[in-house]
Amino acid sequence: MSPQDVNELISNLFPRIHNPLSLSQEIVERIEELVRQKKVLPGEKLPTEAKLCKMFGVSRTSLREALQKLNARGLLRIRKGSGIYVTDYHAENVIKPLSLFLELNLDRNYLLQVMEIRRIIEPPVAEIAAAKRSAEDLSKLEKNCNDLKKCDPHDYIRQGQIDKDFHLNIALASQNQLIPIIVEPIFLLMPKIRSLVYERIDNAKSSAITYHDRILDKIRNSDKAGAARAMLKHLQIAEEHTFQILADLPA
Amino acid sequence: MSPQDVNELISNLFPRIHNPLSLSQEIVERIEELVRQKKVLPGEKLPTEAKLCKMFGVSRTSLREALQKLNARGLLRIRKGSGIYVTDYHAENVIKPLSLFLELNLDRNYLLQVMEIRRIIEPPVAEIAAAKRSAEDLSKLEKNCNDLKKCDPHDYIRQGQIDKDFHLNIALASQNQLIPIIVEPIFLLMPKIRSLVYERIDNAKSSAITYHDRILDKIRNSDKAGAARAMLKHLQIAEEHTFQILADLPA
DNA sequence: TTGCTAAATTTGTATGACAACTTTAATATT
DNA sequence: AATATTAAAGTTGTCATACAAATTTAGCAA
Repeated sequence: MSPQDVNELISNLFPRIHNPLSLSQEIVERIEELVRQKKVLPGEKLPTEAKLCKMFGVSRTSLREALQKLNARGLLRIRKGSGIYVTDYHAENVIKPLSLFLELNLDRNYLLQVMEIRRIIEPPVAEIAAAKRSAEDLSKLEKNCNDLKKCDPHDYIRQGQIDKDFHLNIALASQNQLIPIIVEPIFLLMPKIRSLVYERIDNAKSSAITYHDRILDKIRNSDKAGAARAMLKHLQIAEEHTFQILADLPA
Repeated sequence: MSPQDVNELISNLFPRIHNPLSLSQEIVERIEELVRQKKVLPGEKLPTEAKLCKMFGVSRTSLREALQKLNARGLLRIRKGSGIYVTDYHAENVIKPLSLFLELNLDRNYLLQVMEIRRIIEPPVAEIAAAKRSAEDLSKLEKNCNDLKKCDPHDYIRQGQIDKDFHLNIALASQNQLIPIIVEPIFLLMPKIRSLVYERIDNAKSSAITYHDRILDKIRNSDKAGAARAMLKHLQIAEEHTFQILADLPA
């Protein structure tokens, strides 16, 4: 039996006591649990750092690192000179990570997957928007369509942004708060791609104008099936444009 | 002219220099930018804390709080005694916040929105799964269906989990990596609700078994339209069950 | 070359101090 | 009495230093 084997045997009998969590991480999880169980509520003020240190029995260093972690994740807000507050957990805290994920992982393969998701989600969302849109939603969409028409034909970046806003406004018009959370990160990458399309494909803008108008018209008339159809067609054409760009682009 | 007016005038001329960002937050954004621009890549080791302190010209306290924030958000991994490493940005970092968001905000209203999203996404996902599923996907689904049949009829929690896994496996079978990211947080809340349904609605389990089998069958036979139809029907029935529960439940 | 040991390196935690900001309490003014 | 103003107290932000705990590196021995 080799010395290594002996060591292994001993370490199996007496498994190492190692606290896998640092103190600060332990505190993070304790406070997070309080938030999850709603034992502390948004707006509520937590005890001061000094008091929390005493309660947890840790130094201010460890406590602060824990608080900063929770702050970074959007669960706490720390106001200098004032105190530590529980925050509402905003949609922002979901949108930012999803955006970052897409931004860091976006390649040809992911782009295909993004387009597939858009094809799945956006037509039925347009359908719901046609059923539930408010007057305010309509006027926002109308303004957006006008903006696109008026936009300087060479300002490709702006065109990409207006395009993005059109689709986001439809998501908002669905009156389902979860839908924007899911699609907004996807739309955030659109301007980058769309402005390339607008720059290099001649009829891209006129196609977008035509279809945006058509979709808006269906939504205005509460034509649910029509809105879904128009959106799907619009996405299919936009995908073709995107493929043309991709073919030209370097690996 | 009152002293206040004078003060105001002066403060307009010489607007206060106030760094709205704390030092640690400033560092967070600097490092985050390096990651976004891929100037540092996953796996790469950053300089040691001591060196970073010198480079940024801040104390170790401020630097560490920044590193801990980035660690909490999943961009860095810090290994005691070893160093600071850039991580690749896992789907986990998206799924966790979305799950927390749903958990904290879930009420009757949100539940309706969750059901609406499922109705939008899952039928076309089943359709794609029918087209793209691997042999391995099929066997996982088959095992899952058997598990549900064999499951102790009174173990409502387990039934809820098996149910969740069935739907998640279909999402995975779509071969689109973004779909599980979106639906997994939604499915994570299912067991809580489903186990109530299984407990209180007599034919809930038999209905689930019937439809899971039917969906699996369509996916096995690559019957795209059939898979989508079966999934939609399944969801509609499950929704009815959920509504019956909701009617009984206290506000 | 391999395995062990010791030293050096590096992150984790604790403490004390002061700065910067906010809140509260006391004071002065009208 | 009500309202500003000011001062004091309270609270978070940052710095410096020290040591603990884990890992890595280098040196030594078989």
